[in-house]
Amino acid sequence: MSDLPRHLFPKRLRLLKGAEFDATFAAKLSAGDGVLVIHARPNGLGHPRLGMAVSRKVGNAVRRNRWKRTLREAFRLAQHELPPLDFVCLPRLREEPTFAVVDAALRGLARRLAKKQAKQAAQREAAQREAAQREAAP
RNA sequence: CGAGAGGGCUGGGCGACCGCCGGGCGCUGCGAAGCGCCGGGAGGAAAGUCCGGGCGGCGUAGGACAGGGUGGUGGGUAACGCCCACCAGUCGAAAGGCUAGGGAAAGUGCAGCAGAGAGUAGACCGCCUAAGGGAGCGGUCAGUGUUCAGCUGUCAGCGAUCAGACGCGCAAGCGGCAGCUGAAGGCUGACAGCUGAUCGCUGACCGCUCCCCGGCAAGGGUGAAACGGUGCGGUAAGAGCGCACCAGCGGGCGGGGUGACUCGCUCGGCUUGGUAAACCCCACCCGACGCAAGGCCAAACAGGGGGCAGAGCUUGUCCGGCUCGCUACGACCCCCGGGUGGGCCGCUUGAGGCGACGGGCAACCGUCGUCCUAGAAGAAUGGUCGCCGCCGCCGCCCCCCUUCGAGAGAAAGGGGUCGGCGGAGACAAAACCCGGCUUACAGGCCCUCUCGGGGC
RNA sequence: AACCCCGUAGUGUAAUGGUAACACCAGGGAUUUUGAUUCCCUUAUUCCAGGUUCGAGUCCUGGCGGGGUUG
Repeated sequence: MSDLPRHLFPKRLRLLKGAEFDATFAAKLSAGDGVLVIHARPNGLGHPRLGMAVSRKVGNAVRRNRWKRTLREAFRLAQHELPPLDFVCLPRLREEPTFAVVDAALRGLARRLAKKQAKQAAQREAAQREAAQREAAP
């Protein structure tokens, strides 16, 4: 019982600085569906982190807060099943979010991002190996 | 019961588990931090940022101008463009609502179209013809002329009569009128005069019609708006032209009110339009900047170029005041480049909430008691559920009332309890803090008042 | 936080307080054998709600929406 993972959500699971957001966007790793767009970036910390960017186009302050809380709650409960990436989530819908929809979207997109990231890493590794060989050849 | 008016309150509740923010205590740890327990954690508008303040520092905060704001009176307030009471105007049958509600006889400006005329205006239709001028018609009078009639006179002519001369006869008388003369009368004609009529002309007067020049502003018509209303007098027609009353304006006196204002009396010239959310004038108010204010600590870096003896201090201009600098490695300003973009304080006890008593019509104020009630910073209140509450429908049972019935009971309606199903749950979230305003808002509750209908 | 600007036909712009104008586009019609050109016609809740005024796109107040500036 005591070894069951707990679903705490302290500050270290959050993206808090502008630089961290910029880096995530710059990683060019993203996926989206009708609900969310998620940008991601491997962080090497062994756990995922969450960042959010909720535009004023989504709605007024109440609706924007609701989106952020729903996203945080979905992330908190799913944190142990997510790959160790930094996520920046952007809502796409203008309606009030429901937990079930957001939770499904987050998990689905995270799975796709994990695959994509592995592929990207493999390609980069292959390119590096090729370059190393080319350098070693002459 | 229906229709309406004014005002106040509320903005789902309880619980479980998993989380979030910050506070206190405890434990682990060198520390960073972590964990546990306890209690706290969005609004009436937190919103828009439209006003007003507090607070903060400012090389002192002074003046004039500019600029901005406000605008009935009195009060409330830290202050206000807010609130209360009152006044005035206006809308409503009423309860009540609304009003940027100072000044238009300080000046300037504006008013399309229509209309005659749009501001010390104007004359289209219309009314008048008194004064002046002209034309026409009619009447009267005077003068004059034409024509006609009558009368009178003169002249001429005509014929009859008579007489004379003449002839006969003694005479009385007779004859005879061819010619001559005369007479009165007649007729005809001409002329003159008078009278009357007629038709003209001229003049005067009177009346009527028209025109010119004028007079008028009552009526029609235009307009959003046309220089008071009614009546009598007055006049050529009219008109504040005069008078009476009314409305309005201004002055004076008196009563009431702190005052805006109001009531009464009296006098005056008889009337002075609208617009200042047009410029403007008057009165009053405003130092500008804002918690990224402002202060402390820590970390990092790299300077270069230009302007200039001045530069800055409180936006604009001027004066005054102050500070720094004044032959410069230089104050200050501008441009390019570099670094950091961390922490703490400010930061929540306040024009504070609640209750009682007292003052005040009220807004509000005073005294006493009591309470502490969010402080985030990629920015905290969420998630999953359970129960209750709200609304609608259906079912069971019970009660009330009306009708029918002798009664049992039946039918329609209303209410309650229980159960089931379904539905609604708004607007909108602190960012230094208050007082207001404005705007958004599902549902629910309460109080007061007005009008209408019915019953007792 | 402190401010500034804008909102007019589908689009881009005009309009001393007095009939909402111009260009392009679109639609319809005429001309032409057809097409192009040309000509004519049609198209407005002046962002919304109040107010001032005889009269408001214009002036005032309050909202809504969009854009921008400084730190």
